[in-house]
Amino acid sequence: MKFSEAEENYIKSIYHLQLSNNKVSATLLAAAVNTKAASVTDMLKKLQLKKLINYKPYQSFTLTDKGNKVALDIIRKHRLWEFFLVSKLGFKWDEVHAIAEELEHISSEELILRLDNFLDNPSFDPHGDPIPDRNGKIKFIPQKNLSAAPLKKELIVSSIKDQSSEMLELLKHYHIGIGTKMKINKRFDFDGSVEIKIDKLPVAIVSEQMAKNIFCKI
Amino acid sequence: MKFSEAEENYIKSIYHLQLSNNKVSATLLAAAVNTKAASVTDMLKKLQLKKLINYKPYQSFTLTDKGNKVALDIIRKHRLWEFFLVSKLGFKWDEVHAIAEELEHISSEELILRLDNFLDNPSFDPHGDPIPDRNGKIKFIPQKNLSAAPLKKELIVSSIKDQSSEMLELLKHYHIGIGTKMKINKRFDFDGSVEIKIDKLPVAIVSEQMAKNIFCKI
DNA sequence: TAATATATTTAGACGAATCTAATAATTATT
DNA sequence: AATAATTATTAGATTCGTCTAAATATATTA
Ligand SMILES: [Mn+2]
Ligand SMILES: [Mn+2]
Ligand SMILES: [Mn+2]
Ligand SMILES: [Mn+2]
Repeated sequence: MKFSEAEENYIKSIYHLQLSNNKVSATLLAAAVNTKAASVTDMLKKLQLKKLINYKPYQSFTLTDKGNKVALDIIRKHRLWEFFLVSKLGFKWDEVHAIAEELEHISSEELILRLDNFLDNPSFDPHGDPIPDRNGKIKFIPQKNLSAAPLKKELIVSSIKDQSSEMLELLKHYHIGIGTKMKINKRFDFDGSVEIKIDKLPVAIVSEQMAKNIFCKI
Repeated sequence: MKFSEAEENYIKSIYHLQLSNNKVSATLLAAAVNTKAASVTDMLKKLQLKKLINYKPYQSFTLTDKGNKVALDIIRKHRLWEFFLVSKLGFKWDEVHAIAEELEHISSEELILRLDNFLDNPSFDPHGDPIPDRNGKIKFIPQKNLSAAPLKKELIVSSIKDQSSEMLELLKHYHIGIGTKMKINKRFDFDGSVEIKIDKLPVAIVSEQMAKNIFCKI
């Protein structure tokens, strides 16, 4: 079954919201797809008709199994394209999101299969997020953010939650990227800030807000 | 200025029709974009408002300079993507058109710049059609079809006009592709058919219809 | 629990792109 | 030049995705 670009964007956003906020509201979804709540309601009815979501008016909604599969398929495409853009075309990891947002809607199955192969079947995108395989299976990595990870242990940055350009700017300033190795020296209770040590760099302190968005393999 | 996918498809089709049929009619255009003449009329008005075509009701229309630039930009994207699909992903030349038809609408300038570079700035797509450079400049090759090319001279197939799957099937059967070397032995006046000789293959006869669609460097 | 605040849905409209059927203009043919 | 055939345009709908404003349901809190 084929879906419109709008439908795909809604589905994908519901998936993401479900992961982080587990209760998905019309208002949250509206913000995610950059539209108004009224438009969301309209779309929810369509998605329900197509059996992509479970939805009763005035109640929060969830993806059906079918909806979940569709979401994973779009996310797979999005992340494979991001990987392509960074690894083959030399884009920086903070430049690829908007382009992948378009590319993810190209419909050819065969294209994605071949792209996946061309890229040597990567498991993680440039932001450290897992790329679902063609069956929607995701390679799960146990990870903890800097507010939860253990002290004095070698950590490897594995993904960044908030991928806004503001966040990515700050990361660049700290010389932090996917794969960066660091140790946590100390956590400060007063403001939740965290002192970290990266290889040859002087110690640095990151805010709690930032720490919560930086995930590491443990 | 950004254009919708529909607008881009119309513009591109007008460009192509202008090249081959030089008088572009609403009916022809309707067939090319797979729609009805009434819809074409509606779109023509929009394109005129955006100064992409010269159009007076009931008269035939042409692209403006601006329209021409837009067309060349889309064609550039289409052909670069086709080149990518064949050279990097291993698609056959008869499998890429439909996919490029979608990819050509991805909007990022930077993406195309980098793709072009990644592909080593190719001048011709897998069907032998020239790829406009970023300024819309096209590398022109003098070529003649098999109904017009000289006899007994070494010819190199440089492009195929009709790129329907039927045509491409037939070409495969004859072992003819871009770059194939051949000589014309004889042309038959009765039906316009042409006897050709390809390197190690036995002589073969192609129909006039086919001959007119196979272009060679001379 | 009743009042208030917040979130969601409906009603009604709009722009884009399409369609069919009817009409009008152009072109070709007697 | 008049008629017939062809082609193009308009009129009126439809579908999709969106909007604002009004109405309604749910959640909060006094
Ligand atoms: Mn998208
Ligand atoms: Mn990503
Ligand atoms: Mn297209
Ligand atoms: Mn081509």
